Amino acid sequence: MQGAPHILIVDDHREIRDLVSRVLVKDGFRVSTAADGKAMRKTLADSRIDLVLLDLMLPGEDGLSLCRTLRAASNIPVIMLTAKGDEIDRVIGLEMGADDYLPKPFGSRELIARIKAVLRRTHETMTATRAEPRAKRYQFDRWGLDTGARELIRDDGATMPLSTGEYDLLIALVERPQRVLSRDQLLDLARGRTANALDRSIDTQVSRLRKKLERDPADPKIIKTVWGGGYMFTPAVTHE
Amino acid sequence: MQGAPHILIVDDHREIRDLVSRVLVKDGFRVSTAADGKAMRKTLADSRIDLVLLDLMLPGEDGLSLCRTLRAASNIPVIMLTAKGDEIDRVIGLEMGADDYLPKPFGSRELIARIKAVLRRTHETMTATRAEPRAKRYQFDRWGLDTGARELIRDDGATMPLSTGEYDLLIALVERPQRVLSRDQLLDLARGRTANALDRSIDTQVSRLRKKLERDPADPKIIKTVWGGGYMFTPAVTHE
DNA sequence: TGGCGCCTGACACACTTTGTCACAGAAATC
DNA sequence: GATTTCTGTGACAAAGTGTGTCAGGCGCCA
Repeated sequence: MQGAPHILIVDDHREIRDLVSRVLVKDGFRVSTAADGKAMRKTLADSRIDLVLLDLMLPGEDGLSLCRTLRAASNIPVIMLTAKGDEIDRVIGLEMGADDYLPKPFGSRELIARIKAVLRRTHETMTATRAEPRAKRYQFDRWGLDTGARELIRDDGATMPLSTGEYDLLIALVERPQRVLSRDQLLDLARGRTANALDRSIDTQVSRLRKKLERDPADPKIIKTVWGGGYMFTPAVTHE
Repeated sequence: MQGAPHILIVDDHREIRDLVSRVLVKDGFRVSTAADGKAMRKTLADSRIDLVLLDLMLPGEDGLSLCRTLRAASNIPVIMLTAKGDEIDRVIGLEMGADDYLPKPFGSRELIARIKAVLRRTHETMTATRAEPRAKRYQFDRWGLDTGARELIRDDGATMPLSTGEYDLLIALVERPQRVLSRDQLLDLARGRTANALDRSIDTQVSRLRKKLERDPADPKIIKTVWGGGYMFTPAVTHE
């Protein structure tokens, strides 16, 4: 994990989202919020989330089933929040795959302690496993990208050396083609950090990447600029 | 065993993990923790653990069955911890393969004495009998690695001599392909010690290994550098 | 259409991280 | 105990990354 851990709060009450958000931000975490399962999935797809705080009671899909599907698809740690008086037992939450369980109302100190404990626990073991679940191959334009070998290969067989930063940025783009990604999102996805006011590092990295990928870097076809919005990876990507 | 012994504490109570952890760290041990069987297995896969402190009562899989499976797969020594009032007898724990048995509450002096005794005991027998449970053969790129003979053989039949340090580092890498390993992890896995601030020994050793493994050491394909992250062993490894 | 302000591309430069070599102390071997 | 081999440290070179600057492009408004 680079930079501050990124926490996603999933709760249908705005007041709770704002309150918890303030507490976590004050403690140095990066925070995103979602009001329901749909928003949660969107944020998970668009950011590099380190931990999910999930309310048990949600309108539509409830927290338990969300937790289960989340667990099936990834191994992002989950802390379950439940309203006081819920009949649910800690055990049920943990059986659904939650890493911890916290009954409302809870103090901010306790919340933060639990988050740090879960992060510490999963970090020790996850650094390695999550990094590359399994090697994948992507194809786009005249390029092939091998995540196992960390290599970019042109269709004539020549390998194009990529620096770590260029590689990480390219992965972030290739995994989200035909979508506008803001500089914030790219920084989060590729570097795991947030931008400060005058951050131009993504621009520089895009420029370097274009110089290696594009036939004519002055007229980019692969990574297009969305004026005022960010960048978009335009080619069709065939996966695996 | 090189460096300070690395102890893994497996207990579902955070307070106990933290308390025991502090005691052991203060006595010079290196410590990792896990809250359940799943976390335990991951840590065992990612670190070189010398001894496991295992709570008998765990949610999900209980300590006894964990101990049994642990024993089936490796010969890492285990000390069982049981809550006061447990009906279980020392004998049962030992029958499951534990090396010692310690009822809660226990004093820190007693805990440390037992750990040292078990380590001393198993160290003697392990060095005497066999270091490796069984010989394995790995294949990657154009190389074959025989852990029985501690030999690296190129596909044209020539053997490449490796020093002990190079061999240990290579094993650590080969057993975790396509995963980014930090210098800390590699130092732990290959040398059994932790890094101090300006430790560059892994870099040097990687450089030496590349000079022997890579076709072109200046453009490494097998051991790749992850800038700001560590190293990654990229080739597909066929085991045995 | 021209002017203005903001956004982006490109590049140089400072700074951090990594590669490599020489060397000295440690360890192994004889 | 002497010699050889191995390993970690320091030093310097090389590579990677982010910031600042300047030039040019884009949208907006008159």
